[in-house]
Amino acid sequence: MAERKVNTTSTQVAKLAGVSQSAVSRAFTPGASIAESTRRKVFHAARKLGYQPNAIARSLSTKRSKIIGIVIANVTTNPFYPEVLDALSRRFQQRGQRVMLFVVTRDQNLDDILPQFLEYRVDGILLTAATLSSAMAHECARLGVPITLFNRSVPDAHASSFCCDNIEGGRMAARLLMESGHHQVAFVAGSNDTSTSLERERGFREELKKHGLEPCIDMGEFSYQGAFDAARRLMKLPKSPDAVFCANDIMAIGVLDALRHAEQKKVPEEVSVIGFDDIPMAAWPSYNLTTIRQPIERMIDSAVNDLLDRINQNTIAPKQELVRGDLVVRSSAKLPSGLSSGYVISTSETRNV
Amino acid sequence: MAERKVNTTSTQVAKLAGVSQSAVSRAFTPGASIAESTRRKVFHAARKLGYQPNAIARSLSTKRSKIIGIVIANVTTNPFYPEVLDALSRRFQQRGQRVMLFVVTRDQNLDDILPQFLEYRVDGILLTAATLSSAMAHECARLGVPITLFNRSVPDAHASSFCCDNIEGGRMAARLLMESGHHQVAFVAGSNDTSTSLERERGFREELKKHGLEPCIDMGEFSYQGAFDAARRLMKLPKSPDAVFCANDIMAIGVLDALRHAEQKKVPEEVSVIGFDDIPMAAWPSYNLTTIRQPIERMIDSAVNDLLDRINQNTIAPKQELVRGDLVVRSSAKLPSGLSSGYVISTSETRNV
DNA sequence: TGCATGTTTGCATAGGCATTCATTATTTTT
DNA sequence: AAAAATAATGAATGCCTATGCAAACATGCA
Repeated sequence: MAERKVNTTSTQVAKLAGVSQSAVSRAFTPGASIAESTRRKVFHAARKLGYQPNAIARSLSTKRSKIIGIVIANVTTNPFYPEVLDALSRRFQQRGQRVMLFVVTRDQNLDDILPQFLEYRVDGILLTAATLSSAMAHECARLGVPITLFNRSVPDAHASSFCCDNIEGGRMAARLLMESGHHQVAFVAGSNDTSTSLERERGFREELKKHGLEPCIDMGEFSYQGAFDAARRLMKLPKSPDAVFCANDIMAIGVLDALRHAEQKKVPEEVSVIGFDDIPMAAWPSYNLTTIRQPIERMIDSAVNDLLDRINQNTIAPKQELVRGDLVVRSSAKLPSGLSSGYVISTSETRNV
Repeated sequence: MAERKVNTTSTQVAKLAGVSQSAVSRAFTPGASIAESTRRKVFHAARKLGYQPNAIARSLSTKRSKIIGIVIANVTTNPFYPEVLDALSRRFQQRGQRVMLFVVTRDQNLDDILPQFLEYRVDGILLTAATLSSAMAHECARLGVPITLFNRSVPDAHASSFCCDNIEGGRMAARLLMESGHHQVAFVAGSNDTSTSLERERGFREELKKHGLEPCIDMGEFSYQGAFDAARRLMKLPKSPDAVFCANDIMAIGVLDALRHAEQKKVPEEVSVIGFDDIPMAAWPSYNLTTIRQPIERMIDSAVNDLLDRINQNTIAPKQELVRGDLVVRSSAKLPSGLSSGYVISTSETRNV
């Protein structure tokens, strides 16, 4: 084991500056009671010695690590999540928090991960596309570490949750398809243990029912390839669908490719396709995907604010928030009369549940 | 500011178990000198109190944080980097290291970021798609914090670097295009301050020169849209190219889309397109991109091993390693006779420079 | 039984910073 | 100019764990 070189300490800076160690500490603490002149002396000495305050020692002393634990899944399979990670990282950075990251698979159990966060005394935990066991939720609550879920509904009153209004999203997709006169519709699900997929399906179903229709369902495993295969199965059905709604964009793209390249179907003339998320790729000319946009920035803002608020004031109760998505009309689904591609039907609003 | 609830400490566990605090510490330290019977007593008491060792205090005491700082850029614009992040995160996790993450933009200056890592006394730093000022490299060397660059060549003897052999990759692309009889070739660059783009261009140029050709160059800014626009400009040239090599896959895909959807060109019949990276999308039926594969897993393995080795033994000198890529032949580029789609020309090997 | 090894154990301290408390310097008030 | 209030300072202590050291204990062997 190599010896780590010794870093300059506040005491050494103090000696050089001719002040006490306390003064050095105060010089680096915004709002501390210290004369401007001594602060300058301290900074001067600090610079000379290449002093970096030791955040580890500070954390031990203040009992705040200024670290947020983030768990993220699907980062390689769904371009939506890199967007989320990017936005999260920036927000926390802006707010003076560091990020400790775990990349997991969708089905990975977090009960081994979260304790590692707890060992490092993270100030809060944000879970993306990952679910929380209620035992862990309790444990974190007991230790006073707030948890916020992003894009998963909450299993427990101990955590906050920020989601897109998936049910309404499903309804919007169904409405569009009904208005443009489809008769045989399908839903490509992600997986049956994921609230996003289940809720989108539910809203979709509900709305179709009003028109006396029932979707046929296939499973796309939240992946391009899974959806590609699902589309091929769907087209082999006796009554093959004239519209497919997918639980997310990456699957919608898989379906589109399957329809065009493996099934020789014209989209949207023969089959309409709708996705969910509005990832950047959805706007690419090859796809031009009609989809439900999740307002990432707004959702992230809310989630980050909530988590930081609860860190700073532990009396704040966790909350569940639903954010409405927007229907982004492009050209992968037949247009109802009166609607043109490029139109965004914005119903964005936020509501508490 | 909310009071953080007090966690159980080793002293409390000690009291309950009827041993000293040292014993508790030893019980949680693999390889420490402690009787199995007392270890059991300790674990029992620890479990009863819900004790989590405090990694912050441990870090302060051992002067090792077990944290690796990772900086990653392009995470939303290039699917290659989510793959890299995923692989990195898993590797470090396996090796018992946590990851502190910063997501940055390509041009963001790291001189504000790295000091934050240093404050937290990270054990090592890994930079992906980001460049390092030589001042910072020195600072880290002074403090004994090893740095490893991934996919950027090293500006300084103080850091290690792990790259794909970009020059050879460029040559491979050129060779393929020459063998299949192209006469007017173009290169879509990423940016002129990035070693990857410059080196790929250089190898491409070198090999073309042997055939008396010179590529015309345009700039795609490492993005889908940038490359889309570049392709349109290229096709407007008096001598429009019959082959385009792109500095990465996401740009190749942008070029493909531009050619097919905006320029009505057949690919590969009228124009061949070659990318670099072999991101998952490259294999999608819509694109079927011929490309140079970067062997991510192998590169990451080497990079992680190197960094951890240098952390554990600070006498090890930083090294620069080049890993050969493989030419993955699909159908976005005309095939030379004797070669069929699906073929992978593997020249993979690693060499030190 | 007695001595030499080897193993366990606890005490005491270090690690770097923040913070309380008591003290001193400075400013404001009258 | 004195009194009162405020600001700035340093000494001492706490945060929690790891570890060097010496003492206590256990084991093997003669």
